[in-house]
Amino acid sequence: MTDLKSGPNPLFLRHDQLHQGIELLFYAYRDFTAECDAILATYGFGRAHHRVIYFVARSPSISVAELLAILRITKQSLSRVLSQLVSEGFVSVQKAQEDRRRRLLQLTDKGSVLERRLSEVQRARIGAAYRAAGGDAVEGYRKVLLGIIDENDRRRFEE
Amino acid sequence: MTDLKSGPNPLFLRHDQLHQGIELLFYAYRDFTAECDAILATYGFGRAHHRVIYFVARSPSISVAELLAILRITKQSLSRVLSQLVSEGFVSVQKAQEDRRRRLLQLTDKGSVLERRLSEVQRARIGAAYRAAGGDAVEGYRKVLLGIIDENDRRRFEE
DNA sequence: GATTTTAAGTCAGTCATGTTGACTTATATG
DNA sequence: CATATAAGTCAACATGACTGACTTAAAATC
Repeated sequence: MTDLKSGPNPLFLRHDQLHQGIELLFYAYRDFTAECDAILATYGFGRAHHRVIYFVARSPSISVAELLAILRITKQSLSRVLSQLVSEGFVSVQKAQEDRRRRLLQLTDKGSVLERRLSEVQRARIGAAYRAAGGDAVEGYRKVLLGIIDENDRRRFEE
Repeated sequence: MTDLKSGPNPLFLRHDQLHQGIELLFYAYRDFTAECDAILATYGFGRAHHRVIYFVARSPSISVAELLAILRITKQSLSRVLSQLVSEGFVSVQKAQEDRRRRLLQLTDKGSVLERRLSEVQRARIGAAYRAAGGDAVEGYRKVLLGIIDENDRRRFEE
């Protein structure tokens, strides 16, 4: 039962194959975040600040509710990091014209500088991994991670 | 400058391609851990307990120092969760015969039950993603994540 | 126009998990 | 015997998550 032959595309996945995939995700996430954590610490920020900065950069004028849906945290949790970022001049807020209840978030120039610094580090790491692995591997990486993500959030990656 | 054609294995990686890869990792990690977090909460445990249980299961008789090297946390951080797991009977400790300073960790039967429950959830998720993506994609997933991991830790994945 | 719903913010308290620093104990090694 | 190593401990602190209760302002609905 344990020594089934594993072809190139096995229908039956052995536990140790799956555990390898689990561990790769753990180690990769650990190392992917570590460099930025060190940079953020020099600003008195943490990983939570990075996530806000990152997603505001990707979607300028994102609303608070949209950001909460991405991060899957409570508004009280977001509030602490967001109000820090706003009061220290990394993020600016303006009311939406159509619906003046909504607050739209942008990076300030200062915020953009930090975002670029952080993103350059992460692009360098993932870029090196992409180049070393090759284009087909990148496609596989995308397919598998997309399959891990909750179904409702996969549409974020349709182009 | 922005509309370079992207072949199947582009040497030049556009920022938005890299950002997609970054976001896939973020969402996948977020969703990969969420289910287990909910199970762990019913035991009064958190993600840190899971990591200990997981890696002790993979390497029975792992030492405290080896576990610290994997988790990249301080011994004081590990101490809290590990001593909880030991006092509640999920992990057992015994001195190494050759070097009686080293403490070797094992799962108890109770610990193994929990480990299997958690790993089944994660194997199901990654297994479904693997099957949906196909064998070549899995190979790509592995290659890219391996490239993201710090060089010194890549040897963990040599067989 | 009054009521209800929605978007966001706030206050207060708690918990999990990480950190640093200082120190102890037991054991192995030079 | 002296030193180095593996592990544990005590204390204090930071970060980032949580729940619950409440407020404010604006939009939507009855």
